[in-house]
Amino acid sequence: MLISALPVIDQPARRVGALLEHVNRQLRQHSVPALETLGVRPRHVLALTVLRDTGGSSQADLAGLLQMDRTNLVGLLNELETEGWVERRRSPEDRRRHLVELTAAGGELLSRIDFALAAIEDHVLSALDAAQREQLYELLRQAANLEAACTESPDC
Amino acid sequence: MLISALPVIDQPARRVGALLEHVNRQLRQHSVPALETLGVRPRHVLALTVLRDTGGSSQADLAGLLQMDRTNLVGLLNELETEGWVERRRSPEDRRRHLVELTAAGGELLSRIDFALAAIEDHVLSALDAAQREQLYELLRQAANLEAACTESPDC
DNA sequence: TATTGTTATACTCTATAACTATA
DNA sequence: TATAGTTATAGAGTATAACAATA
Repeated sequence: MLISALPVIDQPARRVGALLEHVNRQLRQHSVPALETLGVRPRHVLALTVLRDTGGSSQADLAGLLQMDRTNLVGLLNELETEGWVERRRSPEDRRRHLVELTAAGGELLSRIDFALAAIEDHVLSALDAAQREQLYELLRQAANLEAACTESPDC
Repeated sequence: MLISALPVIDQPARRVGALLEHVNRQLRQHSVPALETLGVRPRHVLALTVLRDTGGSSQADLAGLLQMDRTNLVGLLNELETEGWVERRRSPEDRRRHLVELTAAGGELLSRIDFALAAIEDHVLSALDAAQREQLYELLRQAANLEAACTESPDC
């Protein structure tokens, strides 16, 4: 299986990295000001979304899902907790752990965020029709591979 | 055309923003160490690539294409110029402008970068087959809309 | 001894204001 | 007056080391 790992010289694979970065940046530039009016930054949105999808998580697990350092998550959660959007409480089973959960107010905020971001995506991705956007979503979801943790090799 | 701009409540559009961020971050985490062995960071790669594709550009135009502030481009170009990968020279027509061009050494470096990044994409996007990757590339290219500048409204 | 949350700290990336030289 | 390049600087995001509490 060595050959499949070698790039084909005649027809080089077209890298998606630069494009991914470009579209992501464009989306961010439009989203940040809109999110600012709601009192949040992109990182907050990701954290709230994961907490809704998982129904609550420890800080270490949450940091893993967000792909961010657990030390930086502390301040982020402080901000969310101050605003009353999340709650921290000690785990009864393991008193080292903080169980973080979305509050009702946090859920309502997230709905407003979803609404605002959907409108922005509609604008930024206007070059794609509905079917293409659905296709893009499916490809990215499959590529992200969120369910299956990379267990094959240690450096994954 | 107002209706098409409204989100459908019953079947909410599935946002690609979070997925885009996730895959982009995963790609970055693998790329940065590989690029470090070649002496560059992601920003350098984007700049070198644009300079190759455009055949040279002024700093202001380059900043626009890279979607970065022109003030931050100065230091980036200083690094690239010190290593001999790009050249700056005054424009004869407009002596305010610096024409930036890729050198032969810069082109060779970019080839090595392309090779390394292709291998990394091959690994990170292993959940997608060749046809799907091609599809993803085309969708992102269309979404990026690099050729057509957004001229409809002033806030684009 | 290892893990969870925490603090302090440094380093990178990004954004803003002000300067110069040219137009 | 406006634009291109530059500098200085402040803010946000990120990564590392060390500590207390708990397992």
